[in-house]
Amino acid sequence: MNKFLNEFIDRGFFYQCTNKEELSNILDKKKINAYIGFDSTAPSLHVGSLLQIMCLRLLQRYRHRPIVLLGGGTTRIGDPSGKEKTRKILSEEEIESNIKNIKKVFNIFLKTDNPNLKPIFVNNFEWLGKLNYINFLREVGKHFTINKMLSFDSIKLRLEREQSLSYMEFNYMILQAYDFLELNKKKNCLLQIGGSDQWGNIVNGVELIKRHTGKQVFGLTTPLITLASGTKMGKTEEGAVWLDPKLLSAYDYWQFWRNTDDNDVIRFIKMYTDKSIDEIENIKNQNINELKIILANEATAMLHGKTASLNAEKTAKETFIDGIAGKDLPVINLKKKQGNKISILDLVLASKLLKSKGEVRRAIKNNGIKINDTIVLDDKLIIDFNQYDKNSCKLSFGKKKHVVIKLF
RNA sequence: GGAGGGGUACCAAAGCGGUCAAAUGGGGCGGGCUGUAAACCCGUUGACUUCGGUCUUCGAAGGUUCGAAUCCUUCCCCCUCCA
Repeated sequence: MNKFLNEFIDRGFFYQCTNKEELSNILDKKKINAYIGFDSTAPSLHVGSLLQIMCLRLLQRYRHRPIVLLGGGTTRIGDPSGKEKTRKILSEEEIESNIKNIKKVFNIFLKTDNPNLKPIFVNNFEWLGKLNYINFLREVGKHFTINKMLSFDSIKLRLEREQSLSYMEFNYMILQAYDFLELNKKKNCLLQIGGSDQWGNIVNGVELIKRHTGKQVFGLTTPLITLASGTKMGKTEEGAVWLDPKLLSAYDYWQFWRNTDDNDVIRFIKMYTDKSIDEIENIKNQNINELKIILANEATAMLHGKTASLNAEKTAKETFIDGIAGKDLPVINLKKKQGNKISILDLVLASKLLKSKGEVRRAIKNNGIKINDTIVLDDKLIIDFNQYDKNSCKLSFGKKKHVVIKLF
């Protein structure tokens, strides 16, 4: 088995492959170009896409070249895979701005000095935007039978539930198959990787290329990552775990990893850090909390940088072990006038820890609000300068959410 | 096109004239236990409140009534069966 594929499997990235033996042979013989397409419906990717990014990173480490397709064309259509409803269609400006922002993430994860390994960014709007409908039907459409298309899960499920599926969405898989064909022709791309929900779309591409050009290309999918608790990766109480410092701070990102379920830790270290499989074997019996910190440090350093990761760790230690306010905690600035003689209700609201006075009252009733680590018992409490030390105080909701209030 | 069934809070699902801001379960949040874990136990889960209440909510819009999630009318959407 090819070394890259081997590690791909060992790290838990592998789910399905169109022709594993042959792919392994090719990867042994030469360096290839491989692509993954990413949705551009949001201004940033979240950890749900991180596995795919790690695939490209691994690929690059084995000196294959990653192609990142940011679907300006297909995002305009919307993939029906795994979706119950037609998703809302974004404006062109939104999509372009999303693409621009998402690129930054790849430039972090796939950074390299070797010009031959730099990620190739492509936007499928380049070719999809120019398609001639008649030519497209004649050249590409003829290779697809409706019979078969109807049998794909993405389509079948929608129809079975009698949920409407527009003709536009119905065409999605053809467009994605066509993307692969274009990338094969233009960039000599031999492999498409994607989540397991992309299997149908990927296989279509492989077959289209076979029929159209006679060439053999490959598809490889990754498993859907669920947490030990059964929920989908990427969402927390607070919403998506974004891969963008503007949307989620390094500290919060660190905390996300630090709070990993015991049963997921080793699996995630394999998937989301650069530690070698051997190294992981050696450390895997360490104290579970140490491992969580390793995971958090590695993952955070990879995205936010070493310094940010160390700061996050330090703040976490100060906050959870020493019980003081670490400097990476979110800071809320209040005017002196505003922060003095403010009711606890308003103060918590100003901190954005909770959204309504009713919630704050309930939290207080449940001993969930602390000011400088002292439980607030009375929801009529008025905060004045005495509560501040050097014009700042720590406000907490629950054990994990802390904010520093600063007066100026 | 015809005949039935249904749309209730984040989700599932009860309620079918007042005692309904709406049972119950799941999820979420908080507390306890712990290890910033899991499991378990407890509390909480529309907004505002001077804690007396007030306001908005049961597919949409109207209507009946002192009073509607509950009854009537129209409309929209979904499901099952027949054509």
